[in-house]
Amino acid sequence: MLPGMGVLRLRDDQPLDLALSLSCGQAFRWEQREGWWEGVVGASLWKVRQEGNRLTYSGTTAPAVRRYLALDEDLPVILASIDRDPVVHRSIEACRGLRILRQDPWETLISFICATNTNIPRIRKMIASLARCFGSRVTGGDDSLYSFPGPEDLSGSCGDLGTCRLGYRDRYVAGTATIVAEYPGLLDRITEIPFDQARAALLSFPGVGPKAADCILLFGFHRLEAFPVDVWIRRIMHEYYVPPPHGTKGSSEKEDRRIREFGRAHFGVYAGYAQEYLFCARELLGGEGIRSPGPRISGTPPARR
DNA sequence: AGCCAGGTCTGCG
DNA sequence: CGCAGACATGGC
Repeated sequence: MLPGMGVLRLRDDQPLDLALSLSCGQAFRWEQREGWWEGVVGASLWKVRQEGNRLTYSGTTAPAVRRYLALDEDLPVILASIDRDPVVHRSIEACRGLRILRQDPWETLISFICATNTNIPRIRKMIASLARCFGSRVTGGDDSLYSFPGPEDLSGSCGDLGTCRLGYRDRYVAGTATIVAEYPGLLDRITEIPFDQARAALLSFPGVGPKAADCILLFGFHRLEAFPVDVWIRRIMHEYYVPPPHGTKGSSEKEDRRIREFGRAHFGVYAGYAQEYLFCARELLGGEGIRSPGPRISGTPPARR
């Protein structure tokens, strides 16, 4: 065994799907390389791999892994709690072991500002670009790895976010970073206040709307009652839970609030887990109006002019 | 090529 | 309020 490497035994009654948890779109900095999942957490490079109920890691400690992966949380109890209809039931069967991570609030805040109106592959690139341009070199990896930059590193005056190709989101990132840099402890306070107040506080940041706020609450503050409504969840909910209003486009903020409140009422205090299982099973659930990626057409490369 | 993406903000009526 | 457009960029 290499130095700095540890092994952690998962309890048989506490399932984990490491790969799914790291790749489902709640975190953007994990990559699978040579059988290991590698990601920068805080100031160091973590490597993690799962073989059955055996978790091997380096660059961190067992308590830190347990905390990050929320292994202290009773997943079967949570899944039993949200298992209230056949649709979410299918999602649970497909994605069992998916856990909501405990990620850094600041990094999650910026990540989901970047996550608006784009796709997951590009979000990953934007976050990687921010780290490369403004982060610090990370211990334990090669010199291409960087920690996520702090608020001061991204605040307005330190500018030149333009090189990170964030599009119009760059001013939101800079604006939010400036506020957080100016009020140290602001995010810490958000962890302590009631859900609705925390949500309102997040909504006051530039670039954070209802959907981003709920993602940040769920993934960054581990507020499991948050129910983010994005384009996929809207489709799924309209398909299976709340019929879209007649005649309209069905994608207004009012409609999203309706869906969010339904989700919270229908799934209960762990609505966020239900949301994430539905999101991760979105292709499986694809029905009317849900465009699935579909099978790749192979063997007929497009004509090269 | 063109539609769409883990939406938000702004400026109207 | 509530709604329509704009918005930078790139994945597919």
